[in-house]
Amino acid sequence: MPEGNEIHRFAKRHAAAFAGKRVSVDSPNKAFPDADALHNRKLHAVRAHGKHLGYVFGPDLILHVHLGMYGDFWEGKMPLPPEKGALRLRIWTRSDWLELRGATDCSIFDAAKWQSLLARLGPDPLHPNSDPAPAFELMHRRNTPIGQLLMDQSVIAGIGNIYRAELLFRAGLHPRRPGRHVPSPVLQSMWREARRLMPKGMVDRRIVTTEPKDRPHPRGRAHDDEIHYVYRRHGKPCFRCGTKIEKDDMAGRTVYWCPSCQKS
DNA sequence: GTGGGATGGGCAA
DNA sequence: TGCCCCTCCCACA
Repeated sequence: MPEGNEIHRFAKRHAAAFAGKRVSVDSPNKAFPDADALHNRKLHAVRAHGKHLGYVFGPDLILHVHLGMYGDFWEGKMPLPPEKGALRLRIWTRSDWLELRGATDCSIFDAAKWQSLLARLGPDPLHPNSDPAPAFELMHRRNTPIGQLLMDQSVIAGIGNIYRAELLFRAGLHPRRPGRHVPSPVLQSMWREARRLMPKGMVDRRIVTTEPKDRPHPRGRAHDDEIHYVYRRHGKPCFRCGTKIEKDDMAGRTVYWCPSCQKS
């Protein structure tokens, strides 16, 4: 489900509902055996970096959640809804509840493990004070295709397959252009675009990356084919030039681009 | 109803 | 590079 923007949204919402409160925690499907260690403890804060979440119950008691491909949260007001599906984790207070299913990781980190996670992640465009220089430097040194570098969480944290495709389209960059052949101003403008687009990207729990002016029906719920310029639009005409969007495998993930708008 | 693919990443080899 | 994790959605029948 998530790219970095949704992770940050979850962090804010979950902090608003649960931070500063003593919470109940359980794991109905027993897939998170350490639920007992958190039960009846106070949640102090919720942190997000890239696609990682940290629920801070204590210095060495941080619940790390990575949603991966399938993971998802649901939230609501009490009472708890009936148990449904593979329910990995529930957190609740007298007023709010939270459910987690399908996550790649849901485990307790101590301070050292959380720090070493942060140390191997690149700068996160969604952190207002993050410094992109190390990411630019890495990209500028490498022959690796820019499409692969954007997905590398140790280079830049939080961008997934959708934003990769859409940021490259907006930058006019072919995904296979080597990192070292991307001019600095283009890297900088991609970083700026990521900071601008990602926070406003969620509409009806979907990532939307097109500008309203490019969507034929701006007032209604956008049709699936209107919410991205290139992502999952292979074989369809580019909104800008009409050329058919292409797709290909890049290091195990599908990348999409307009062969005429995006130059290698 | 069914089957393939998907916004991710760790790990073995 | 390919497999696993293990869930949801959509195209297609």
